[in-house]
Amino acid sequence: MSEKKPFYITTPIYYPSGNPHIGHCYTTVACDSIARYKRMQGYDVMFLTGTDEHGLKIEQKAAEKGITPKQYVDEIVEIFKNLWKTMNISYDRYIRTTDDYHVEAVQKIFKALYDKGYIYKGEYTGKYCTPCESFWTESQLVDGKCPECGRDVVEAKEEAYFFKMSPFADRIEKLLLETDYLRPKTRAVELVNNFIKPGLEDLCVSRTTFKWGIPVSFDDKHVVYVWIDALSNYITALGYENSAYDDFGKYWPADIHMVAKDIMRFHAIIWPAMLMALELPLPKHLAVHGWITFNGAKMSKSLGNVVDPLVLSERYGTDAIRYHILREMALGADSSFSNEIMINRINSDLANDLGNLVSRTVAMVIKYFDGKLPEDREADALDDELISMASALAGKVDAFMEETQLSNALAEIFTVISRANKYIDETAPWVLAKDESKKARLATVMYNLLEAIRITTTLLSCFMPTDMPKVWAQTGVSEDMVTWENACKFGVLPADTTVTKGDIIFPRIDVNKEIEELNALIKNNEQPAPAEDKANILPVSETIEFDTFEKIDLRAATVISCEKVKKSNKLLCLQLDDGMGGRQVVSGIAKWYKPEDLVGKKVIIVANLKPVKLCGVESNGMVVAADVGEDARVIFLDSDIPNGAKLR
RNA sequence: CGCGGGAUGGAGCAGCUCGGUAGCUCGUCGGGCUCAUAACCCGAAGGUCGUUGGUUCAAAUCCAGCUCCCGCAACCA
Repeated sequence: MSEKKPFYITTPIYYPSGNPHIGHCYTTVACDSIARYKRMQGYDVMFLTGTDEHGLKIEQKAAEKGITPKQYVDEIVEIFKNLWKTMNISYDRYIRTTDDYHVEAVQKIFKALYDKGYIYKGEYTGKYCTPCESFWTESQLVDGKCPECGRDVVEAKEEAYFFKMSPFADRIEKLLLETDYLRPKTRAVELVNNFIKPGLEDLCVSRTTFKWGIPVSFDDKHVVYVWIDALSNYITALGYENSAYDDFGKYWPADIHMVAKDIMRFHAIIWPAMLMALELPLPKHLAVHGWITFNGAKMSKSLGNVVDPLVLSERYGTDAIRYHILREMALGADSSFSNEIMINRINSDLANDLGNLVSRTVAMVIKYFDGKLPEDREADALDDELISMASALAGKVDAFMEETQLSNALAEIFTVISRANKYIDETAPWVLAKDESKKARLATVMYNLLEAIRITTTLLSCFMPTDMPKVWAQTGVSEDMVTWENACKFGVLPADTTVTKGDIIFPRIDVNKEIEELNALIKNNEQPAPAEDKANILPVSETIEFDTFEKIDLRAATVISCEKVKKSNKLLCLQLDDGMGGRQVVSGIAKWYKPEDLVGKKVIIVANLKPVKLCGVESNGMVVAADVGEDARVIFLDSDIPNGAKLR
């Protein structure tokens, strides 16, 4: 039995700078379903998930709360693990990048790459803000100054380690364009055009500007930066370069890395490059899925539309949520989440079709046969289609699962469930029941229904592991019947099988009532937001002399006209009457303001800023705005202030 | 002219590779059934398949231009 074929699937390791949301939930549930499916097929599955716990952001978040980074991540990791427990996630291993064995292995990997000559010590040149101890690229600077604190930056060189990517460019291009590594493949061209064709730049893989990370073993000024630390989790968790586990030979290369599209690039380019440098086999597939959007908009805390999977699961049941997100999200595409879509989906598929099918079948077996089928049978041509569809189902599902198309696999299963409901209508058991001589025929119909339910729920149990056993308890399916082999064939239940009345498995949801309640919940969630902002108020910058302030020339100006800067989705180009002949200013506020919102308004401008070109458009000064969380709000002046008036 | 994807009945999608009665889910309307969770089954309405032109006996499908969306890259002075 030790001949079982290995199957290795991973989620990304999540960054615990905040609580998990439904996006994390989707990736993990999708991997869990595949893992369960492969286990059912007899594979020896390793399903890995975890958390990526280092980095500046964690260090800062912890400092804000006045605790150590480790304490901070410990808390959030508990929340992640709790969610996975609620969602019934069957991960085999959970890696934390703060685990000793991972730290040790990353140091060895870094050293190995260094020894091979793929990592070299170089200089990172950029603008440096001394008080913030941060490097910024030219483009990150605001007004030529530090974007964090607004103070002057200096041209600085910082020693750093770099990873040579260019030797692998050709092989990566081939991997993306000529193999089925990337799923869906539609994004391959985009990656190649944007990153490989312009020339792969060497990657900065160490930092000296923060401490919360894995020290470079041979140069302890440096901390390993995210790439090597995080990506290598997929191999260190198997025991690569460490003694905590001994599974590398067995499970590597991975069968599937599943990621959301925002981190596709790292897994499509950097990770293969690292593996090539280490001379390790490449993973077989990178499955990229889209984002779950809320009523069409990207989820964000500031929009107050973050959907808490725990709340949903509590209200509707873990499996209903799992089903909804898996069914709704097609590989690669974004999927729009709304309470209404979710509730309708649950009602129509789970309550009306599946739940009701189980319920009516069980009720009839009890009503007509006291719960136990007699063994006599009488087949009819009416049975053929249902039986052939149910028998062929596993094969069809398998084809989709092989392509990581979970939503199609689910759709396929539900065509059989739907066919079974139709079968009841065609055979009209309630008519058969009135005729004593039709008992054998009636028993056959019931048996066929129970078999169709057994096959569909066996396959569904990979996606809905919590509720399917409840169906089996009612329909006389014992746990040992729930195997892949049995899912492939019709006629597994004993002829005299017994059913048991049970609770309704997927109750119908009252759409209007629930939507009202959910909307109320979301409103409540918006309340704490301002309080949170208070905690995020930036510290007051360094004290300056009055004459330093005097150097900043603030003026009032009226917006004459305004248009979007072409080829940019963040920039607006404003024509201003500044009382001095007018000027053009470009401002990065297109996300929050439409051009027509601004025309005629009086704003504050920084009048003596050095002109620059943004996206090829000249900007003479800047519009003063306030940061509100992630958003920006322009400061408007009363209209009686003349244009050109100097402010102080 | 940075790169890529898309536009199909009220909504969300499939079909396009290899041209030939436009299909699915939800919703709406009508009917049927009564075993069941106001559920299930059948039927109907509703689309000149973004726009213009081309190739063809024939175009949602192939080609070109245009418009609008979305993503990636760039961009928040």
